[in-house]
Amino acid sequence: MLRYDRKFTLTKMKLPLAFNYSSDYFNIVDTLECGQIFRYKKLDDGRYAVYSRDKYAELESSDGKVNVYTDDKEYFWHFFDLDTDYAVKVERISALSPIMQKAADCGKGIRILNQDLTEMIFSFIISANNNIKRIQLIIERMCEKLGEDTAYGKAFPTAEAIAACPVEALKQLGTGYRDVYLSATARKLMDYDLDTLTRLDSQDARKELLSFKGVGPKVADCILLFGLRRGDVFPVDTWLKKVYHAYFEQGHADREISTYFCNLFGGDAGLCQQYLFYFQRKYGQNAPNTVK
DNA sequence: GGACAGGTGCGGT
DNA sequence: ACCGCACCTGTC
Repeated sequence: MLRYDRKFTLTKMKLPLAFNYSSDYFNIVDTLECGQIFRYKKLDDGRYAVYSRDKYAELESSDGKVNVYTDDKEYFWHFFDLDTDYAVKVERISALSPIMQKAADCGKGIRILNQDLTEMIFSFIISANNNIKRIQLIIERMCEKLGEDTAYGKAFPTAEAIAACPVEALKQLGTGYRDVYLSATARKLMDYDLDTLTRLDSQDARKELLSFKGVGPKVADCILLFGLRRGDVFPVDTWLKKVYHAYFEQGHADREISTYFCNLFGGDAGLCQQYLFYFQRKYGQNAPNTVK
């Protein structure tokens, strides 16, 4: 009796359409290019591929909807934060000031993703003093070398895999001087319960994260915002400094800028940071999209 | 060719 | 606590 044996299929399985969602407040490019995620790419057919942990999805925009193709509907429904009403947030933030109205209008398609904590820790250690293109390249190489096989490519490496990797091999991925940071933090995570972070408030979790090698104030805030879903933090990088000086105040240290925005925006601080960051990258002085 | 890029660690005040 | 500086690597 003949039986189809999937071991011998050469092409990967076609992804099913898991769900679609109104694109009023869910824009693929806005969400992927606002600095929160590095593991994505535009495919030849125009779709966007998104990787998270050992999961994979493809996205396309069509007829006022975002179509999400994946084998794991529940994971990516949560990943794209689709139970949150962004219309309410955009309206509230837009009412704050003319600049916030512009920024929110520019980034209203952004959704703050529910990403994996460990993945955020290592990704943002790599991001320090680095540019997006190179960050993506390093992460891709790291997944290729240290990640487990999945049906649709490599998974993001576990802390164990990074800890077990010789520092010299980490450097060969292009991590530069961050090699020792990745190694030290990976080894620290071997006997560290990340669940303790979820029980702490943002301030205390931040202090804890600052004890990780390669995690400074900016990276800690990114981990809090993207890995621990703390909306009440405001990561300050070079772009937000430009925003601060252009539209708010002049000449303060980074942490004072962060405190200023946290006091101004409260629980919406993280989302406001994404709107302002994206706005500045898109339209600000020396915006990468406008410089050839 | 130096300045800069989603900064951080470290040593000196 | 608060500076100033070095630092991998790629790009403009």
